[in-house]
Amino acid sequence: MSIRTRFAPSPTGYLHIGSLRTCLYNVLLARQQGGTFLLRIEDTDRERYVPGAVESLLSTLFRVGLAPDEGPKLEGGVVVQSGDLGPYIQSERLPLYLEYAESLVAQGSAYYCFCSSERLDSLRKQQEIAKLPTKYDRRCLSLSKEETSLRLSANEPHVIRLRMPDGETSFDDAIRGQITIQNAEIDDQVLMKSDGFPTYHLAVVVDDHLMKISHVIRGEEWISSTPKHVILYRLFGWDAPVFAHLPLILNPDKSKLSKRQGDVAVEDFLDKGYLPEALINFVALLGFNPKADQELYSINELTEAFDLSKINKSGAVFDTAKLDWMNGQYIMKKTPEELVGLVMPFLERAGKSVEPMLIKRICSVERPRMTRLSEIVDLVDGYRVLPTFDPQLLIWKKADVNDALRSLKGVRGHLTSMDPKIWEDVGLIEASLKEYIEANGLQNGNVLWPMRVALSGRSSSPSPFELAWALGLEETLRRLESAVNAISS
RNA sequence: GGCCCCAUCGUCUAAUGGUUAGGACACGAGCUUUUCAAGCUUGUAACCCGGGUUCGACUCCCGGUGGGGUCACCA
Repeated sequence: MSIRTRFAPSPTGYLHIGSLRTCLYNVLLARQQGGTFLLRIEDTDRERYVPGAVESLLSTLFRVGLAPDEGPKLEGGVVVQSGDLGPYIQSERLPLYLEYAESLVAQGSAYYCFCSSERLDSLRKQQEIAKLPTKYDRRCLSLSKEETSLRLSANEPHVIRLRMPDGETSFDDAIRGQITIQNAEIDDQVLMKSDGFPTYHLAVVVDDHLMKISHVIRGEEWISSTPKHVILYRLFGWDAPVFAHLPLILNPDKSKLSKRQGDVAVEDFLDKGYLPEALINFVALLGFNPKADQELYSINELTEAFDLSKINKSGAVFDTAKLDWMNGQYIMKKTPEELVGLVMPFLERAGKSVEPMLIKRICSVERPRMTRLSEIVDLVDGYRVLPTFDPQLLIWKKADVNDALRSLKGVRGHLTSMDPKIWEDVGLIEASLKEYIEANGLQNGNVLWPMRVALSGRSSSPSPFELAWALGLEETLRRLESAVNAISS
């Protein structure tokens, strides 16, 4: 039997970080087993319809490298669908759900219900006051066939409800083992809503079956709904897929990760300059760890190591400090050229146009201490315009004003006298300056500290050689000059 | 509240009856160094509690406690 997994989000306008992990695990399993990963859009709630949400979802999935093998994709900004088992957008499959719901009615496993939401609400309130379980009282179950068809033909608003069978229902979760629940605990679920749309419970079962899904990997919040789905599979006479319920991703206070307590949208993280591979790596390790002593995994390594049975059962707090570290690791692994490409969109968005050569040099010099790509926006400023700083900063801790002045002038003189060719390579600049220091019996710190401050205006920065290289001869001399002036006055 | 799930350093986790309970992030110290970052070395820090089972429990069982999820014509 071939493995088919699916990611089935509702289009909310952004991709939740938890959904990213769910999606990832589905992709990993499918790829590892040579199966198919498909995407299905669960847009059966018309009230939550968000224009453009599907497009945005597809583009995000593409950006993080999790585009589906089958289902909707973006072509030239337009949503198209590929695959033989479509459509893959539930709102385009409405007649299908009705048909299956009616077949359940025909076999006596479901029934029409005409109760208004007002009645349902007040029923619920009464039950709450009486401290009873809030369940539908099955009033419409006892309607006669005649009355039902009469009210149906009068176009009275109605839903189709599942008639929950007696007994108990179990399923074998790939992560948690067997889970059993008494059917009496479960309400008579609405299958078809009065607006003609199916509920999640009906749609997910019908579609997973029709789309030949072998593994349903989804969040833990679905555990309590799974028995409903298992019952539907049984009623339809279908084999249920393997279920795997992932532990929740948590806020620092251990509640389910939510918007209120920080960013949860993958798009937000991307916009802040997190790399897709870092996000994937990080999220993959929330609840799963293939080896004891490795933190950095490429998606291929993850694919190879993925194992449903190794997934944790308990929730994992989303710790951005570790994400930052990981992102820095991935940035360090980029070549300066790659980094330029990644950083450009951030500069464009900030409305900053910078000469390509300068960007490349900044990237190459600042890379070791960047944790997010967006930092480039502020970084660039310091190279274009010297930040204002206290001239006292120019004086090294083991030296005085005169030392600083001497050093600055000395460096300026030396650089002016050098073959401009050294500016092609940081190494040459460094070698040349160190030679100068050595030849004149000077101390590194005494020369290099004032130089750093003169070039960066900061007390911590890349090395003065890198600074000079990035700035270029002309700007370097200009900054040395202005430092000399600042300190002499 | 009913039902369901879960429980190792602050956080992410390893360990599948016998380890000085390991690694990573964060934090502290040191080395390196012209600063910062990186890197290397290193320190602080955990088995929720109580009963069993066993020669022996972080590991298995039961109970408690704690946390979470879910109880819609939302997914």
